[in-house]
Amino acid sequence: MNVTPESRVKRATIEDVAKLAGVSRQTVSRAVNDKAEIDAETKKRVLDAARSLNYRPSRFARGLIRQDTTTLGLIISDIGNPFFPELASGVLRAAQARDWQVVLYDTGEDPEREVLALSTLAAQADVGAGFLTSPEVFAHAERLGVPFAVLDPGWDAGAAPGVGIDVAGGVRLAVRHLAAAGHRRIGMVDGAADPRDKRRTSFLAVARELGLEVGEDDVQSAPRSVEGGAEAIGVLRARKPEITAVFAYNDILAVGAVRGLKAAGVRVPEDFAVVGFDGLPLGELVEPPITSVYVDIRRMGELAVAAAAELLAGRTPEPVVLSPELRVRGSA
Amino acid sequence: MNVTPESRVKRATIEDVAKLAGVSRQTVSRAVNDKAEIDAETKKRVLDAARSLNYRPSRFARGLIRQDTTTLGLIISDIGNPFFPELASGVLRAAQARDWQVVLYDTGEDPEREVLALSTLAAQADVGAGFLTSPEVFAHAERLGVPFAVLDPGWDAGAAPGVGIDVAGGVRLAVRHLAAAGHRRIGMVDGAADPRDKRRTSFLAVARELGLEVGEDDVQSAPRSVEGGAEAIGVLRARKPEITAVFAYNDILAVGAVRGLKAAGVRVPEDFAVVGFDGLPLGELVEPPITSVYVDIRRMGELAVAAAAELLAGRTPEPVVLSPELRVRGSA
DNA sequence: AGCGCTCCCGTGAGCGCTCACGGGCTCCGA
DNA sequence: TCGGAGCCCGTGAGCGCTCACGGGAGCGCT
Repeated sequence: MNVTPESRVKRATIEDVAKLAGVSRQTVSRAVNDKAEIDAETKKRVLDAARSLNYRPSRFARGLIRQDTTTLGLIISDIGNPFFPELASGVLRAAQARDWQVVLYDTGEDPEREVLALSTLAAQADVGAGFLTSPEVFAHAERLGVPFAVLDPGWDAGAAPGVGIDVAGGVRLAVRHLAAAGHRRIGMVDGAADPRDKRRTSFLAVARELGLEVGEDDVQSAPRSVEGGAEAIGVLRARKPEITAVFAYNDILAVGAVRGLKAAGVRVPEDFAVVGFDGLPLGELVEPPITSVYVDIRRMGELAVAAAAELLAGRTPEPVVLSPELRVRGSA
Repeated sequence: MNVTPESRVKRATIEDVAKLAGVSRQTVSRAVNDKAEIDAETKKRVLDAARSLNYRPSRFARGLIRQDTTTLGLIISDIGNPFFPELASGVLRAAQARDWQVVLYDTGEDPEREVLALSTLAAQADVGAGFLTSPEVFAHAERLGVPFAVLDPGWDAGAAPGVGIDVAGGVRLAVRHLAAAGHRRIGMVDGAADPRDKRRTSFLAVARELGLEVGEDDVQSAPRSVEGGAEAIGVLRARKPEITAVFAYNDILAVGAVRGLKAAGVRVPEDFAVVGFDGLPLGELVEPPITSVYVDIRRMGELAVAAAAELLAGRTPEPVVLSPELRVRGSA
């Protein structure tokens, strides 16, 4: 599997240490795990032998016996997007509290890499959690037999365990806010790969529900980056000059949109309003600060670990859906 | 160790599957790892049995035999600081290329938690890399016998393997830039816990080298957060009104300093200049964009993995020191 | 018929460690 | 003198899996 098969110095075993110290395996074990029933002097001799051989007990052999260490595999889309460190922060905290290990997989939103990550995760971790682009990928997790807690699926998770976000509710807050400010033509800067994505479909549904005129061409897709957002807002305004506000898929795109607008000489929020999604701390640092649909992402991470723990215990975790709230800052 | 001892459903073994399918262990193994020498029908029957028992091979038993999977333990200080996701990004990429696993430890700059992380890392990973606050903590790693690549130690790493940053060179770029712009009284917003920290000591040394008047009270310590930076700049200016520019320990603090200045009605860079360190993408998004000492952090992550690979092979990695460059943006 | 081949499948051993034992030694009190 | 209690240490077994074998069944060939 290793692309570059590298030499790997073979490690000393407990037997090697025992031989060098002139004792039995068991005595070495006693010394290393400092248990009782060992003479202080013997212990010292064993420890010295261990050091000189650079001995470290094999985690595999040890794990085989005491099945205590738990490893959680966390799948994220892009660690470059501040959303995910925020999430990881919550996961890490909860994992540490339970004395769990966390192994990280970054898939770059690529379904193939998601499947790959899922496969190695299934082999290396006890349980998984994270973001999967489509129900098909999740099905693969089930096929592998790994317990997996799905996070904020843009798609309809159905009975899949995990923690969700009330996306429709959040989008409603955003669009209502824009409509209340008098905007009648509202567009969207979309960042989803899958057209079935909830943020997109919710936006369309909510806008129509509010009696706004909106169609597919009021939505402009973009890569989830600041540059993507800036470019998308340009394209969208060129196509639909009547638009006076946008709802962005996330805060990164919102920041990009604001930048694009400012660069084009458009004043925000006076001439054009922007609302983001996620409520990242980053949004407060830019000028103007981004009005956004806030979600407690850290808590989402903690809840993910809790759900994973339930799965591990063979239980079905209670479905959790986080309710977003609108944080009105400066951009709308 | 587990704070909350939770029930954990015990997993089916290869024996269970063999019994249910009416075959031997070996045949199950052949089916699961899809190897040759097995009848298609038998394979299907075994796989069905495996599925019905929810069988997944134990990574411990498997790892005991084929010693191929490598796990890297990555120790970072605070995933909430954008610097670390940036680094993790590089590590993850390099690790993925080698088919390594990455387990993540966040220590919050707490020496005790660093030692703790080091201990579990020693037990759970093959090799480590990351940030350690002091040489004393690194000594603990050596005592444990874990190969460890130290990243950008603020302290003098001496012969410790890893990848460093030419901090003094970077600081020189920053202070020279400020001095060239006419600033004669330059302060520092420090974020280091340890007073021996290189960024701090280099600042003092470089400033004096350039003939600037500078003392300990021109340095204001602060927690490494935006708020910390904002507060520190206030304290510093109250104490030393003659200061017209600051060098910040990192970009987060620089952003905070700029915010603090703007809130106080001070114009940046017209009335007061700020230079950061790290050159994070975040710095470009704020107003004005942060002039900063840029370091290729992603590359640092990749080099860390390379160093770890060398250590794993029993070799001594060549010392690497990254050379920063000044990125002049708007704040100075 | 007998040989050799292919196709399947099973058996022992062992990876490195810990757990449950068992056993020798010294010392002390009856 | 001897039993019983520590104290220290070693010996088998086994965790769950894979690797190197070995072997039976079925086939075609001479």
